[in-house]
Amino acid sequence: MRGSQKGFRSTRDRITDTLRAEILCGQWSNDVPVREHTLAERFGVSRGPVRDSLLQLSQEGVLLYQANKGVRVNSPPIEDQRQLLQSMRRQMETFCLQKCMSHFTKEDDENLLEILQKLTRACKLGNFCDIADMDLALHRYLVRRASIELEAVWLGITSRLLMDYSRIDQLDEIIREHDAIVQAVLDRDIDAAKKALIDNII
Amino acid sequence: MRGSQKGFRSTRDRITDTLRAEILCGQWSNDVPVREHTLAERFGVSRGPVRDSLLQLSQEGVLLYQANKGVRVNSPPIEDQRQLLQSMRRQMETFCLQKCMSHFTKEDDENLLEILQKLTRACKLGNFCDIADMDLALHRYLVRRASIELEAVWLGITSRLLMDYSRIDQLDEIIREHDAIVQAVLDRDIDAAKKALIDNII
DNA sequence: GACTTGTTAATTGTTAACAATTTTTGTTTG
DNA sequence: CAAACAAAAATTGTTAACAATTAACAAGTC
Repeated sequence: MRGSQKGFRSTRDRITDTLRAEILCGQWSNDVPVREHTLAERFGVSRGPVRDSLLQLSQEGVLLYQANKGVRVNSPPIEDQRQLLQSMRRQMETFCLQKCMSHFTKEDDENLLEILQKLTRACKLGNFCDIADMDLALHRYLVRRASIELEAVWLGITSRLLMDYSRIDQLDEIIREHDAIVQAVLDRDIDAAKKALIDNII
Repeated sequence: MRGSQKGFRSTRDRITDTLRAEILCGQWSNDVPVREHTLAERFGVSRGPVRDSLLQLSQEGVLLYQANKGVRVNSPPIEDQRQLLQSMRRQMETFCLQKCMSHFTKEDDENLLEILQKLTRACKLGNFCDIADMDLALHRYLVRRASIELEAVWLGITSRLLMDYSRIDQLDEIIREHDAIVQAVLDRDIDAAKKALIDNII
């Protein structure tokens, strides 16, 4: 019923994406434990699908799972590991950019522009949750378009990195950088797109 | 009951590790679908924990999940993506090697030697499943010892790469290469260890 | 005979109840 | 009063039944 509509994600994915967005924008405290029952009530489902989501987010690095004790919000990676993950993220995204831009269609351009608009709007409104969500969505679109195989790997790396989204105060910079990325993609200028991407992932 | 003994992994992790080892050594066909009920019977549990394992292995890239259709054994990554993943794996393992070798203890040396011995024995017996399993276990030990945070990311990358374990016929080479790694680690010779590691990840 | 349609079986998705574990609370004791 | 122990509550882990979906098959239609 719920997931039968064309194009709709499964219950699990819906819950997972919602929770990830909320956690990455710092809406959840590290100290408050996450309760399965509470979330099940909130999403109007039983504990089963919620459990699936929590396990998935644990594997992704957003939550930290402890046997028989449930999950809590994970901490951001420490400096040296952050640098490693950052380097890997750059490697993946430049690879995906090169790969997807060759078969990018008009529809892709429109989708990308729509995400950029939402991101810009969120920045101007100071809506941190939407900013984090749309930032992730924009990069994710490029990765997914290049290879759904790599998406899970990329998401695990990037989610961990975004656990401290420290640049969330420099809103105009976020707009400018993502604008440069999208503009270069629309122009099919690979070199410029790569440069803009790397400048964004610092 | 089952998971209460000290040091024992949870039901889910036990099933996950068993299935991963079997799949990576090519014991499962790509065409035969994986049925939850069958596995539940085999492991003597209900479908719940089995489902958890299958979802986890899907996120890891070993299985391929399709909504309402179950999971199948995934295909190895195609060439360009394989190269990217390979590069990332090298990056991670050299990082972890550097990080863990500084605080490596005598016990670590012994554990590593034990894994190497099992690997060598498996090679001499031509036991492909144990070879793949111990190969993974050796590298995993180094990663885990450096950072349990990074373990999940590394496992997702490496499992995907090992989906085609094509070198499984060059048994003496496997022994030699891993012997070189362990020897260098025991000597605390970081440069030699890094070199041996990179030579092994081709 | 090829194609569609309806029916049945098999499989996954979800739920609620139960079991095991952990945390909290209350009580006793030194 | 603090520490230790015991009981209770809350929480996670597991199971089995049920619902929804998909696949397989047979019958009917052109």
